[in-house]
Amino acid sequence: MKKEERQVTQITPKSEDFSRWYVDVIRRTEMADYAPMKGMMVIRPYGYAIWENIQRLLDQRIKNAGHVNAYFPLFIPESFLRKEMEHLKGFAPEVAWVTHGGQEELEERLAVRPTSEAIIGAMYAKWIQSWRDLPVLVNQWANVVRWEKVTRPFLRTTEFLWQEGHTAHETEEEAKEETTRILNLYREFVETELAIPVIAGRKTPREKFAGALETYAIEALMSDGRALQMGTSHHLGQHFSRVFNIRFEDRQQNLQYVWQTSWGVSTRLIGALVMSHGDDSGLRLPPQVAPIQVIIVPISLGNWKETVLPKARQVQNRLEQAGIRVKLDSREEYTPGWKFAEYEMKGVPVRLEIGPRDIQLNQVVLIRRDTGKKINFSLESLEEGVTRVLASVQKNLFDQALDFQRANTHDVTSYEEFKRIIEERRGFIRGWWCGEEACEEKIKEETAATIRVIPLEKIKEGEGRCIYCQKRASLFVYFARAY
RNA sequence: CGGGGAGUGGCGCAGCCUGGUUAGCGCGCCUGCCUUGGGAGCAGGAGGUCGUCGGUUCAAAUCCGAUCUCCCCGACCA
Repeated sequence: MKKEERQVTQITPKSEDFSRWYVDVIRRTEMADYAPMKGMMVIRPYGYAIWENIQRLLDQRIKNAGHVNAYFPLFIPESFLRKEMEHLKGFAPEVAWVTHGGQEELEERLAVRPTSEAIIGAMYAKWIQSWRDLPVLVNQWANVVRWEKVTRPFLRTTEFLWQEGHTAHETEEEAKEETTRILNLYREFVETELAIPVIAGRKTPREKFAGALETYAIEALMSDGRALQMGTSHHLGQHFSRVFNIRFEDRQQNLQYVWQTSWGVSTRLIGALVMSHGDDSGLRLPPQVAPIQVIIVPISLGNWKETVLPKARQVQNRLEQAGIRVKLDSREEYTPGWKFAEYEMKGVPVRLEIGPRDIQLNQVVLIRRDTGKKINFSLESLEEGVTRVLASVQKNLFDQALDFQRANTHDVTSYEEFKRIIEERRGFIRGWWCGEEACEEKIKEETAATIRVIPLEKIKEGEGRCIYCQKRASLFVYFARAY
């Protein structure tokens, strides 16, 4: 039975092989496909529609926070990247270079942007002269290229889509505030719209962005127990303003370097949606970002085209009027059962079935993707009812993911315990850390786990003993094996 | 980049070890009939220079070499 089912869905069960399950889901649902070049993928319409929803919702939040969008060039002169050495060192191994224009060799190679701090810094130097020009709060939606050695659809591809915010401020305080403001914006966005609970915190120096003073991140736990970085927010200090000479005259007529931040989230979020919420039947999309929120499947019996179909169209219209993304699948060449399975795989949050029986009873049958629960639903209160269920699915997906995260977060005091849990259960492991990079490094070597974040919220007061070296430690941190 | 595995119609695979008629199977696809409340059934049909390039051979999906791509495990990253 199980074998048959697999043959039908053609999705490897999650428990059998998580990686295959992940790729199967992405390909069967037509979110993405491999391109013929190494590490590259095509985001297909269904996947891109999710991205468009993410873009729309996040863009609104970014704008509400006072930012404006702009677009900077894809190419960055090598000399620009070389200005900030730490930045260059961090990205050099994965930069793609343009060396020729047509047949002509270029005098200076151009980097295909791995990120845009350098080119944006160069431009800000021209635009900023006075404290009155500050703050500069700019965001761009773009593609970037990083020549990664190991790739995975959505999680790590050679080219990916993202937004990158780049701000410049008068004071360090202000820049710091911006960094945490964006971190919170990201957290709220991911938890609200993607229904994925995250841990917000600071990165250790080892894990921080190349060129940043401090990096903050939100981390989520995927359903296989591995962590995924969902977004980052960097306090850049004056590293870039000093090398790009971004100066302004302050209120006391002193020449000062600006304080900067940068921050981004990428199409990786789509991978996170799959891995956080998906099950053996495929995707389970949060209604907020689902391309189709409600699928209507007419039950094709007898003279259904005269009876059922018009009713289904009415339902469709009413839901559209109510601002719900609804689709009616009236194709004759597929049976209702086939459609049920298909839209379950695609993660559509709510399915409405309408058949002759329902018309008699002035109802529809509503099935939730998150629970599989079936309810008969009066047509009287269709819009309010569906809206309520969509909200409930959104909340339930978050609650389920939060339960999972909590059930898979373990506090440890000894390294033995740490190793045992990372082997047997994975998940987040919390423990004291002395702050020494050596301990962090050793733990990584021996267990493949890294410090994901030093959480913003104090979890434990006082001090403890570093789980590795047993020295006094004041940092209570999150470890995990990460993607 | 190191170690391992794989590439055969759209998808999943068999065949390869031991070279030899016309390269099979399931799903999908097309046509017709019939069906339709959880991936229907029957009949007929289309579709493959076996990842690519080269070599060995009378003969290569099969043996050898190179190369590209994917997957898994490690070192680097959103």
